[in-house]
Amino acid sequence: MFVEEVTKWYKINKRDLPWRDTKNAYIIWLSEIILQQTRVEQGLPYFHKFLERYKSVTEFADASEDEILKLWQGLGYYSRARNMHATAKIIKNEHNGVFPCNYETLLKLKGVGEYTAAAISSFSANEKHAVVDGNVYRLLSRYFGIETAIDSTIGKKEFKKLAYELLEQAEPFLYNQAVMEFGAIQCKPSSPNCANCPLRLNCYAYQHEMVDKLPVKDKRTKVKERFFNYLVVKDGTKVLLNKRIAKDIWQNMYDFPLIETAERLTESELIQSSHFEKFKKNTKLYIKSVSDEKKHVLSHQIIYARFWEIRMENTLLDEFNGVFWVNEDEIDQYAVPKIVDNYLKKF
DNA sequence: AAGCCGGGGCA
DNA sequence: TGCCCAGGCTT
Repeated sequence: MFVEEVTKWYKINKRDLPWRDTKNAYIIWLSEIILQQTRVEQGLPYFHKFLERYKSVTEFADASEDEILKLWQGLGYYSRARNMHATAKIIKNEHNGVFPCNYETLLKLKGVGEYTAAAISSFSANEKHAVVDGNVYRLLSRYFGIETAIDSTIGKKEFKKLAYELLEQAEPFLYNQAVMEFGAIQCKPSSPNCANCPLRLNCYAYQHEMVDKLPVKDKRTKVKERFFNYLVVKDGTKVLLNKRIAKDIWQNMYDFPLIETAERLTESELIQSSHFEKFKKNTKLYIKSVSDEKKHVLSHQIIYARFWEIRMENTLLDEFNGVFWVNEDEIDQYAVPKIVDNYLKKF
């Protein structure tokens, strides 16, 4: 009943999405990685950009990481781009450039977990593996009235088992697409369209007025505050850039030399701090301007950033590892995080 | 098992 | 504000 209704609804209501009319595992992989934790509308332009730039997994493998990150800029979760590059190289070198369709093989690839392996194998080869993503958790928990937390180990097992049982009676390609689309369009997180839902008579949550209580999630990410002071150092038309090599947010992307403090400092406190003393040692330095504090919210941290525009001669580069000069008109070739991009727009 | 990893849209 | 998005990796 459930499977039939969802599939029937899908055939009538599905969106026309470009990765649905192909069996090409490379194209499906591209779309699936882009869509991890990302709405279709947000990922769509990136999908087109990447597919146009890299027609095959071999072309993807031959690109530089800098170029891939630049193309990925603005989409977030940049480890996806780095992992894709590593995976593309493995497929070029160890799979003769042929993208695998097999679930077990896919699972071994970097950046491909159970969800993505199920998606690629079912969409490209109709393999019988159930997709269990945020849409599926929501739809199943509501329809079947499951109150187990979806972010617990036991919950993940329970939902996976149910998803595989449902798939047993279904056509993998069609049904996997259908459940996710149903969750995304009909059984939305907030204000789902229950009034017009073909499942409402048998939906546990709807019948028990629990739609807004399901699915249950018990971990909430705690947010850490960080205070960034970016030193935008100029010498003529040249600017200092910094490659972020540390194991931190925005790894392998670029920003400016950074003084990070655990607490919010006033401008004068920062100027008097040891960090700043170290930076201006043996140099002539003029602070041209200091920006307002910019607030940048990530899922797990809040960054308060100030941009210090500084003119400087005789910079001590070794005080900041990974720092190098670039011409102003070359900055746009480097992948930068959103907060830096916003600043550069007014540069 | 818990923490980490972006950015945007919505109520 | 808080929550969620076609999740996965590291500790």
